Amino acid sequence: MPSKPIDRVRKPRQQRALATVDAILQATAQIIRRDGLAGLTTNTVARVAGVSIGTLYQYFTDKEALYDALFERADAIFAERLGAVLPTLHTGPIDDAIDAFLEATFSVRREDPTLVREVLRLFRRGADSRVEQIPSSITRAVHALLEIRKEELGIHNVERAAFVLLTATHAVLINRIVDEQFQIDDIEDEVRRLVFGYLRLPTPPRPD
Amino acid sequence: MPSKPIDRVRKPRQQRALATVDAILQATAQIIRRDGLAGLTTNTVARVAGVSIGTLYQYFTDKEALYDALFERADAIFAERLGAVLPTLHTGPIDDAIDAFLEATFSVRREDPTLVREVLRLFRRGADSRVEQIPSSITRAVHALLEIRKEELGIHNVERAAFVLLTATHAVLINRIVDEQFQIDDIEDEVRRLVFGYLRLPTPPRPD
DNA sequence: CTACAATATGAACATGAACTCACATTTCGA
DNA sequence: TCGAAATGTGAGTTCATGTTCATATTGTAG
Repeated sequence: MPSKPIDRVRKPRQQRALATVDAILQATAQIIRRDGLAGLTTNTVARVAGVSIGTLYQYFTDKEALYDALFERADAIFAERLGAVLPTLHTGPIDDAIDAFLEATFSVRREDPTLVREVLRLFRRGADSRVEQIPSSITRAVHALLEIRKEELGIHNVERAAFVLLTATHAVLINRIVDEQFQIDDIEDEVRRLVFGYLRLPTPPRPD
Repeated sequence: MPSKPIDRVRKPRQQRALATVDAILQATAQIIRRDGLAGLTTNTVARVAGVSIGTLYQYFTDKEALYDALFERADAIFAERLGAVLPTLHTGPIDDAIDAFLEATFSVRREDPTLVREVLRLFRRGADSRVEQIPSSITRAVHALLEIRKEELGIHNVERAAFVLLTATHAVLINRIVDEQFQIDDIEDEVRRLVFGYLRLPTPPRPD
């Protein structure tokens, strides 16, 4: 059973249609990157993608479906990158585990920071029927790390520690994108200090 | 020279008008509190305030002027609360200074957290011609504290440290409002741990 | 080659929200 | 009391944007 059963949307079967869908998603990403979510309108997406508005609605039920697609892609990237690190966390020095984690986070963010910021903002939705949260894959990964090492780290409440670490880390990284007076490298160093400080560990020299 | 010279807006002279303006602002706050900024429409504000839409536009140039008023009020409260603490920071143990600061921050946030969150979000604006920042009064106060004690705290870059501390602290406080699985008290404790940890100080027992 | 399915089009429609304006009502000083 | 200033009204205008649909074009199987 597909997740969206009663869909009036068309599924691309020909190469041409696949290219169209890709163009639409590219345009969506580009617009979000440039103007943020506020600047995203379906008509603009269609124009930038070089297709008609009608075509857009052949493949996406509504505007939300547009950035939902970006969601899933972003979350998948996070999951993959962090998942690759996870197996190495069970053994070895705790510093290395944390650093591996942070490096994975940094690397994802460095690639397309503005888009990532906007997509992450989407995850945080306020008020009615909406949930404010950081993507499930990241949350799960951090939970896993803390759970494995909680005695060693002196953590009593894994949920809370994960919440604090994730929220603080991502907020600092996200906000620096706008506040461009700071260099990425410097901010990443600060995040390391913040994380290791919170965990009451000496901040190791930067790897790599 | 007033800050908004060419204003077609009316200034309330009679008691009746003052009450009207107040009702409008109350309604604005209430709606933001309940539905967030997205749910704020001028027509709704007028209806909730019990005045006509025309009346609203007698006293406010546009929608933005509505929440600008809330801005200034919120910023004034922050400034007052933090300003009261500032003079005590020059002397005495550094822990007390930081704690006084944190308590001031917490107290403001406890009063009307949802409204504060939404108002703070307004301060953070993305993209073109917009600036993402934390209210000037708070930023100034933190700068002041760090500047005074920077040798003692081993801080090299005051700007950066202030940025990290403010961003992280407020992000954790703001996000917990939605993620209601956590108690305010617990989250405040975590923020203290985060701040003292970042500054490489032992977290003192909670005051009061 | 032909017929049918897949794909593409964009004018038109529907909605909602910011804002205006010509007019009505209330207040208050002279 | 009376008139002008202050205040209040809400239907209507304007505009932007999400979405639909009748129709046209293109691809492909037989």
